[in-house]
Amino acid sequence: MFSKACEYGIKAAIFIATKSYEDKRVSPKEIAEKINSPQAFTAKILQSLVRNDIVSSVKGAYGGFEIQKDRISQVKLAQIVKAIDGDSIYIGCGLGLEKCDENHPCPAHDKFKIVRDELQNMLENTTLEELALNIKSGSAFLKT
Amino acid sequence: MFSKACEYGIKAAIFIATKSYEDKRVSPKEIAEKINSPQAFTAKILQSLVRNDIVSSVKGAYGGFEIQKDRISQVKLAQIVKAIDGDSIYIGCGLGLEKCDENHPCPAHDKFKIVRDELQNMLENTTLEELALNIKSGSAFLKT
DNA sequence: TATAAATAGGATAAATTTATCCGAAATAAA
DNA sequence: TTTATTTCGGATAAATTTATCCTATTTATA
Ligand code: FES
Ligand code: FES
Repeated sequence: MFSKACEYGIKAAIFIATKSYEDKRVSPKEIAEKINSPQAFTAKILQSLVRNDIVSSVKGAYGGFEIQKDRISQVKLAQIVKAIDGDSIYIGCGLGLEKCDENHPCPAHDKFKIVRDELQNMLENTTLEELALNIKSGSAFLKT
Repeated sequence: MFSKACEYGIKAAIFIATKSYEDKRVSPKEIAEKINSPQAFTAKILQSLVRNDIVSSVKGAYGGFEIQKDRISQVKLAQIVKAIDGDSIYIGCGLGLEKCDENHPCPAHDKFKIVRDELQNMLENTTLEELALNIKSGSAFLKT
């Protein structure tokens, strides 16, 4: 469904959010440990989350990654996916035609559209906040 | 969503079905032209469709790929996807946890599950027949 | 039986994604 | 101001996916 990069990005953002509730910044090292991902690769993905204003970073000693507390409920899963995987999942054709076009549809267009619209809807209506709360409450996990 | 190989496989199967209605066998060359795919790679994918009993092949002169007419309505999109991409799309975790497990869910499990189940449902209830008919009727396309 | 036509399949190459490494730049604290 | 710490970003490598090439095998027909 999503690329590895995107999976790491989502999980990293969720972990950063849980820590930000406690006013703590986190390093790529700690993030990679907690979400079970390769550290250097994760650091790269964090950079693109920063460039896309999904998380913020503070350089230097005592720095790290964080998310402003009042932003956690504003960030949608869709933003993270779009930042990392682009929007092909939304506008691309399920069978690989140049683009998904009602006027020149692939044979599975109507079927795909329903599923894809639901996916898009889900991503746009799911906030980092609710995902992070699932972690904080102990009812969901970021690894294994 | 699907791999390139899977997209090609689905489109190839649809094209073979349309030709099989006219009792015609088709070559990888013709298939690749009609679905706009690399020929040799498409030939490889056709081999796995044959191994998975989705299409049948006839070697030698006047041979080619075909689907028994009465099987076209039996073949589900799900079989093709499973043959080529495996079942990770059905049983895998959307955030990349080892496996999707109600008892050890990722923070997005409940949200993903809804979309994934709908995708699975769609794939299992969509037949090659209806897709091929969309092509025959001219209301859908396999390339550009 | 010989020939031509067609799929099967192994070996290899190109492209993309995933992953690692290392030095540069920034920053807080001593 | 110096030092230690930390993110940034470019270069590179490994792994996977996508794509190509060539030969073997099969089969219908002449
Ligand atoms: S044209 Fe293929 S999904 Fe819309
Ligand atoms: S555990 Fe992640 S989708 Fe089910």
